[in-house]
Amino acid sequence: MSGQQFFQVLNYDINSSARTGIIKTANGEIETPVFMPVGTRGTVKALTQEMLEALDAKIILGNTYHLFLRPGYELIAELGGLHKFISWPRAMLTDSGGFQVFSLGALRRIKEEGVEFRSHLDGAAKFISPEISMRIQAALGSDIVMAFDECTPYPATREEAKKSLEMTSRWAQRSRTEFDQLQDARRKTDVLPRQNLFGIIQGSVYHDLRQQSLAELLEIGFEGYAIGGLSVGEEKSMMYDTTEFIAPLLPPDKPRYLMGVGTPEDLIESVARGVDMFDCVMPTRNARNGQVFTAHGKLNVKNAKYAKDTLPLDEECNCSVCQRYSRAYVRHLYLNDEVLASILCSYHNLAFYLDTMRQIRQSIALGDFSTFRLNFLSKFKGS
RNA sequence: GCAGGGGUGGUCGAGUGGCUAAUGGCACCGGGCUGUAAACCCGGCAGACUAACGUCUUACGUAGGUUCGAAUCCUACCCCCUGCA
Repeated sequence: MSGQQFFQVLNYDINSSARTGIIKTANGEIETPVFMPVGTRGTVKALTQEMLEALDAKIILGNTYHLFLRPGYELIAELGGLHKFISWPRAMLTDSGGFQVFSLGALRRIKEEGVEFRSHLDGAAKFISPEISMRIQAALGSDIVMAFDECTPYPATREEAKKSLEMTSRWAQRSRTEFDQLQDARRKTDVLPRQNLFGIIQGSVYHDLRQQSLAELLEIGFEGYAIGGLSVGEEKSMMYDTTEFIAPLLPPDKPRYLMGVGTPEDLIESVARGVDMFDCVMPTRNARNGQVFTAHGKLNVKNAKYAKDTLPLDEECNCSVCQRYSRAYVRHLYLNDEVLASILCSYHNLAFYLDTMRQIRQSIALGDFSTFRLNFLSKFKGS
């Protein structure tokens, strides 16, 4: 283990559980709270790595399941790992495939040993276990590795949620064991940088089950802790409630990651509840579908009312897209299925998300996060 | 000029006596998207009235006709395409 701390808290907010911090990885430092753009298949859809650097993204995601199917982790390892393969010199986090256990529904079968998937690409049978997920993620060489979990569907009865969380705990232990062995092997090479393993808390919306899940993960010990199984269809109030309950119970000296969240409001509300890290497909997926985020709320740039609108996507945004292009032009691009439409909106939406996170960090550091929170939300919703 | 074929809603194109305000595609309009099976999915799309079930009006080149009933059958006319002169 290298001498420097993986994570360090820098500032605490007085009025909430919000805090700023810094994560140090072999591929750069990450200021938290952070939003991590999702690049499932080794690309943040519609954007180049140059654009992500221009946006000042410090860490992006990749997905074990997708890269396992194509191009295969042996190939990526042979080409020098995921960073080198996609030419991304900054940090990367890889999801374990646990979300696909949830999202692929009928295409998978869950067993204690692991999960049998039928590839959504060609129907071929594939198997992922905690051990296999760890091996794949070691081959990919991501800076943050996620334990293999079962993202519990919603709704789940107490019994279902308990059974699911307990399997996730057993899988977490197996992930830890396999991960540690792989790290020993990496250390001997003296070339491959150290990776970090995060455990994932499940337990659906049941407080005591969340607590049980956390306790079992703490017993194992991880470099960071993620809250999984939220934003999967439950009421927003339940998501906030669950986060509010469990986040403050996580170790204060480890990063807290709320998986798959969320809307701009979700980010702020969850930061206030103590979360340090987020990822979500929303800014990029919605961008490709014509929805952009602005300081005054969501806007569907495909709407007819923007046909002659010469304003930028967001009047208050300083991103290079908003400095140059009009809503009318972007709308025209969408109506003609031009790829540039997706590029411009994806760029802007990530600029909006990353800028919002910068403002969050700054306001926490300056001690006026509560004011920022109120102002942002009233403006964002008041449109 | 003769012989065939054809004219359907923004568009392309089904339908060939009642179940047709008219399948479907596209276009257009709107909504949704939260660890990406997603540049995707859902809904609307003649007009008027109604909170709504719904009611009424106008519609399948034009004008007539047959029929209880026509986009569908008949007659005339207009226009388009193909072949032959």
